[in-house]
Amino acid sequence: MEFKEAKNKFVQTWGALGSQWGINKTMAQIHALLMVSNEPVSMEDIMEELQISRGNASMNLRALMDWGIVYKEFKAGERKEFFTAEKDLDELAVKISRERSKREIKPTLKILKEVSTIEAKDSAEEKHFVDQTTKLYDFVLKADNMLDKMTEFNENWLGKLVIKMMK
Amino acid sequence: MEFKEAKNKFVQTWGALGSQWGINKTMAQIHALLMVSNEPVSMEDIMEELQISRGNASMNLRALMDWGIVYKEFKAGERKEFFTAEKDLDELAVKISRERSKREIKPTLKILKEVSTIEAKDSAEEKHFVDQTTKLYDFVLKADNMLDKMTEFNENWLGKLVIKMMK
DNA sequence: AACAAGTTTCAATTATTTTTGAAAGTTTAA
DNA sequence: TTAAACTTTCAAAAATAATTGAAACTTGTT
Repeated sequence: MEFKEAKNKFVQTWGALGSQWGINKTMAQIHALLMVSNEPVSMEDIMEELQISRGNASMNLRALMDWGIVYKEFKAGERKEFFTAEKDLDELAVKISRERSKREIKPTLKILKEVSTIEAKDSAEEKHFVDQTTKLYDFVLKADNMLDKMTEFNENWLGKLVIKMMK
Repeated sequence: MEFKEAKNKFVQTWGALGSQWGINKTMAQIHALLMVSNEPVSMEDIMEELQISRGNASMNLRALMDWGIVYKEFKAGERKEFFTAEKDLDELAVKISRERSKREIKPTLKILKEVSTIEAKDSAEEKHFVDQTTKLYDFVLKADNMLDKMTEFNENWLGKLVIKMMK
């Protein structure tokens, strides 16, 4: 397999994976492209490589920057904007976790707390509901805290974690 | 908030969360409904509660069973089929992890291996590509193995993990 | 074997999400 | 201040995904 083919395959695969995780295909593809580029890439180049419109490129780059995993760069003497991706994978994972926690887990916890604290009458049905949602609240809270802990490990948290787990 | 309202809120929230994770809304809602039901639920009841068609209910129940997180039950004397969800959350998390690993991570690893082992010529561009995809391969492999480890902890792995991480 | 009770399948429809492209907006430089 | 170079926005169009519903299928009963 030659370079161009490999690069394309990688971008496609990463894009497909994105869709399965609620991230749109183009956004994931742009990210993939930037991750494997050794130098900043312009919007023109992204449009060209992925065959997408200017509007599409612009919106998805914005989204990636909102997630904090893609940065704008300015090159001396150039008017154009260039983009680079966060390439450190520990850092990338931490940022993605933080963002998903904020956007999805925290709001869910709020609802879980609400629904798990209703006044359960004495029907078995209501008791089971309160019991199950309470357990779910505890579980999700614990999982979320664990993600937070990752940040504290800073460098190479995944490696350290694997070692701890094996002990 | 009264029971019916709380239940509905929970089902809606869980459904919305599902969409963000590449699971379709109805599938997540059915799962939510079954999780908080203290006894097996028939297809009729699911259709009624979620206001969905028979075909939709049937297909999504099938998908949930393929994931191994919903079971068919038979009640003595009844011709109809009933359904229950896996209610143990540790078990649920393990099953979901296993399934996603099989469906998404393993195929991705295969591609990453392929593209990261191309013959990199001496251009900085190609070298960076090989370097980055190799790191990605290692990272994803490590993360996947970690998920596997969860199973070994069996009971209450999340709790044990949190304790280990705090040490 | 014919029927009844229930379930599955899938082509057509409907709903949702993504993409486009052109107009409006910004920024820099002369 | 004007113009050129570039970016953003957003309504409309296109693409994708989910849902319906009725026919086909299964299974148990008489």
